Amino acid sequence: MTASHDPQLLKGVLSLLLLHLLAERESYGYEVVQRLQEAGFTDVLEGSVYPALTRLERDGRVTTRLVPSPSGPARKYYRLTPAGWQALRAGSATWTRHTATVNAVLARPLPAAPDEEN
Amino acid sequence: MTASHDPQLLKGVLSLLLLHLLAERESYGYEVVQRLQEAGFTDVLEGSVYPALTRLERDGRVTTRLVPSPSGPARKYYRLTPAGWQALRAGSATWTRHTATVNAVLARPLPAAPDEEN
DNA sequence: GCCCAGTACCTGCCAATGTCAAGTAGTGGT
DNA sequence: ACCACTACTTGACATTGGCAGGTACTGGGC
Repeated sequence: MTASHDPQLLKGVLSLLLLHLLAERESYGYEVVQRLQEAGFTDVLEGSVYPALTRLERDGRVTTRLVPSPSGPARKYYRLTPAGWQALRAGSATWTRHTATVNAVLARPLPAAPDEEN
Repeated sequence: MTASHDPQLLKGVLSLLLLHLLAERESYGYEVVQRLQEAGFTDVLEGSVYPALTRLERDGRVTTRLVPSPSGPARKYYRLTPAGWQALRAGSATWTRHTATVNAVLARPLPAAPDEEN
């Protein structure tokens, strides 16, 4: 069971995850994808990450610099701006509130399901 | 700062919430919207809920029946099918895994932010 | 010398789904 | 008559993730 993630659940969280990873340390797109996969987001692909990074840059949450690579094309390193740090804090808070609200609903008791002993 | 929910965070969770609410008891769209708002999803509007309910019906997770209302047009009551109960269980499990994975990343230590005492 | 694999980035088209706004209708009060 | 509340529906729109493909640089095998 690869515990495949519902793609929709990633929405809105991906940028938050990227902010956290880049807050841990400056990184480049290709590496960020690998770090996400190691973290358990096994099906996150480049086609989702690069546009998301571009959006973060467009919104002033990260800055970039190019660094030549010893094993391929130049790497574009992303680093948080102060606005990025703030967005990370705000996003984390929103995420915490949101999950708490959802969990509160999901924790409510249910009547017995119709006997479909799964 | 109405602490408004990032709209994107609702994606993929709304249908799960609807399944839970309808598992608690049969309900109709207008009432479901109110129940969601009471639960803390203050900015969930009819325009999001009705299409979501329609999708659930299309996917065979709920069935509907019309009941005349004493105070307006007929109400369309939604009730979970066995497939709906199963989707609720599966969705809850996916949600739990997903939040755990996200939280594991967000819990990782960060270096100090550049001194921008906000 | 050539091709291929790995590294690294970008982009376009598509699908899913929430938001906003508006419309249709039934009921009852003034 | 008009208006407010109940109740459902729909359409245009924006965001964002998935997928597929394309560009380009490095180094190794043949």
